[in-house]
Amino acid sequence: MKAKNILLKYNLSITTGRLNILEIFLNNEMALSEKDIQDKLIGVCDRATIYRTLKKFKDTGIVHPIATEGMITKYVLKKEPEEHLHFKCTDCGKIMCLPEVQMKNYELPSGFTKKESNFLVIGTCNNCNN
Amino acid sequence: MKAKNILLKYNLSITTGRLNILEIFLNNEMALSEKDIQDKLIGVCDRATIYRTLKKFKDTGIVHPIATEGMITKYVLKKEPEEHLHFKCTDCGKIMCLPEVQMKNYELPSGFTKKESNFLVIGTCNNCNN
DNA sequence: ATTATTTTTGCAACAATGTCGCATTTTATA
DNA sequence: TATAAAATGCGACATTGTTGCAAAAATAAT
Repeated sequence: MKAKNILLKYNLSITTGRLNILEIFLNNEMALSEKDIQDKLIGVCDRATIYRTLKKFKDTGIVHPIATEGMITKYVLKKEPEEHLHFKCTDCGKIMCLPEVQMKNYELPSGFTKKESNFLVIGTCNNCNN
Repeated sequence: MKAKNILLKYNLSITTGRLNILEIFLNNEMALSEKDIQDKLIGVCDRATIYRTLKKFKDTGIVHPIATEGMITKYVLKKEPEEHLHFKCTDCGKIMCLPEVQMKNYELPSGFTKKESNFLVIGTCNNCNN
């Protein structure tokens, strides 16, 4: 789907900043931080705009954050199935989704209820394993 | 195990700062951030010391970081089994381990190898579900 | 199409967290 | 007890998160 259509679908106004940022996500398989995007939009988009856009995209459900042990929040476009594994490569540092891996169900202790999950596998990716 | 014995076991020198911090972990079920510990050690321990101690504890394997979507790193004492679920309550905000839940194995796509994993379930905890 | 209204942006500023060098103090070792 | 090694406190700075506000852009109304 094209960037503009995504914004329309989610009822967000069409601005060049948002189109730029969405375009970057569409052309990138990996999870991206605010900084990653900043580096690709130097002089084009203000930091605050990127921050707020990412926040808006998260709230509307266009992207979702990936849980990592680090201090940086990284985002990826939402994809099917909604629940899927994430993978972090200790070699190249990239974080990506593995939507092809079938998720499994966990029985939580009594009293606990699940809303969502964020599973991260850490290791080396197919690209770094050669 | 007592704080001092843990330091001995991991070959770390015995200092009051480390004992204090370890004591906090031993008396606390939840995952703790640098800030959480700071608040409990005002005037006792410098921020840099806490930061470095946490780092050392992580490197030696006394604690491990929990992956969350936020920007803050939270740690818990390592426990058996090594791999276990983490739970984040959207109500009280606490993050804890669920070592009693049996972990399952995932077949990764070819080329990917796993070193470890960091699984976070998000929902409401037994305390907030009443 | 033009104007009015609503949103978004850029800038500036500040808070929280991560990180490190360095002199001083503390711990471990000889 | 003296010496070498390690940890601490302080200060400083980088990065990321976050917000107010006026200017600019986008959407809605005329």
